Amino acid sequence: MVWNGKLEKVDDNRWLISRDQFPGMRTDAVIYSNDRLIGNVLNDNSPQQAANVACLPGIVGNSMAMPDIHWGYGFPIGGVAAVDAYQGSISPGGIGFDINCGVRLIKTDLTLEDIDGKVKDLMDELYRNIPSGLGSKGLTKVGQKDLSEILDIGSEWAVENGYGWEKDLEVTEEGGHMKDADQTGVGEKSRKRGLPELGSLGSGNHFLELDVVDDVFDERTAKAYGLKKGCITVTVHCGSRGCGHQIATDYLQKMEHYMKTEKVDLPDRQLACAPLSSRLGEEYYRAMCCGANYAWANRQMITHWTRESFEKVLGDSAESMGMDVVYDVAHNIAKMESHDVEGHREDVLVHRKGATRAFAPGRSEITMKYRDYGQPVLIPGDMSTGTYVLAGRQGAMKETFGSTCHGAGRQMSRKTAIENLNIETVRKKMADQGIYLRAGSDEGVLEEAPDAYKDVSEIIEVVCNAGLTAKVAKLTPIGVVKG
DNA sequence: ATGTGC
Repeated sequence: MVWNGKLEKVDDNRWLISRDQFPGMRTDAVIYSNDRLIGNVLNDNSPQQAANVACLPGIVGNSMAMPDIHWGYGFPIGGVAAVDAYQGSISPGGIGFDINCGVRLIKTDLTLEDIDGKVKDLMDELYRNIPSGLGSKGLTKVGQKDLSEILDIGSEWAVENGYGWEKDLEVTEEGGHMKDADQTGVGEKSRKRGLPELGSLGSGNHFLELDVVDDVFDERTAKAYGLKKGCITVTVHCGSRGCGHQIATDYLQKMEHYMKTEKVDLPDRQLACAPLSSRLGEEYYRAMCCGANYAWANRQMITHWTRESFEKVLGDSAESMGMDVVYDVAHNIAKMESHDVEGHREDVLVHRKGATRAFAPGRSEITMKYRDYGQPVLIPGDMSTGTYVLAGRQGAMKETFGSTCHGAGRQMSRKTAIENLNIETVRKKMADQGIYLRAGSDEGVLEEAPDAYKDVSEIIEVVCNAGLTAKVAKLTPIGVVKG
């Protein structure tokens, strides 16, 4: 479906859907995009979803969408919406099915020369040690008691149990532990699905990527983040697996029912929400925090196995190879934060669905060693183009509740990609670019083919030109593990 | 995204 409403161009990076266009809009919707990308946006009618979000009870500031916007459940993917922490509503559709889907970057002090002739071994070892694919199960079995701790304290459980280093926690958003977690609202089914899957990558757009730091745009910040031109890095993209998916499913159902009984009038039932002050709203928020904690424990375990894989293939210790975590970001989550709204400080819940926190220098949430440089922001592109490292900027604090984009953004549906793209062509493109690909299925590769995505560089230009973030480094892939 | 389904 194509958007046929009114979209006003504000400037080279911003487009506006005015609140007077649809009844029920409480505020304007702003889409960050440029002349080239906006054509894609109009194709899937996702502007309508950005307009619908402006109807959310208690919304503060604009409904916003990042340049990687595309059609999602209720909210667009790439959507940002803040609601009043006391009067506002929380919506599972504004967070996404994969609660705390996110990206982690691990650096090394190794260069291409150090792994010469061993890239294939390294990728094969990573593929063996980190289960991936649909329905993949973790190699370590954890019990109900462990799961309870994981839902409560996230990454801290992983580090306490030997998966990684204490200092990994400082460079994970929230320290890898959402303090508001309460698992009384996490259903039996979520626990049952989560138990065997812990420590696995999953499928879809989830991946593990071996990269080389190819470009450094900001030497000073790159140095603070531990990144040097020519160094090898590992990027991990995954989430909360069936555990978070089930939490989202359970509460969407409960909230759809709530909307009917309370007669809440919204333009799309997929916008189902509940007041933060209601029992249901609070229960979902606290259960969502548990899903987020699960995802952080998951990425922390994968970090541990990544280090072990390097140790085995290269015969050196992870410490001496300098395998520190650079940062870990969540891009499907809602967070309680305080922001300046029309000149005064306000407590808000910021929904980021396919959007990344991008706090500017100085914010207390940023770990001390990065505070003067801005929060690291990790933006993966498609499997052939690699990952950008950005830093949060003041524009994000002023306009987007400290948020930016999360990736390249699809330009083709999964179905369209499978039907129209050719597996041999995709594999050849990867090989020609010198990228070793280990994937579980041809269908998975087709769904995630480079042509199914927008050009991530173009997305990055928009968020940087708009002043939300600044470029720090570009990582180019040499190996990819796909689910 | 997902034991791809009310």
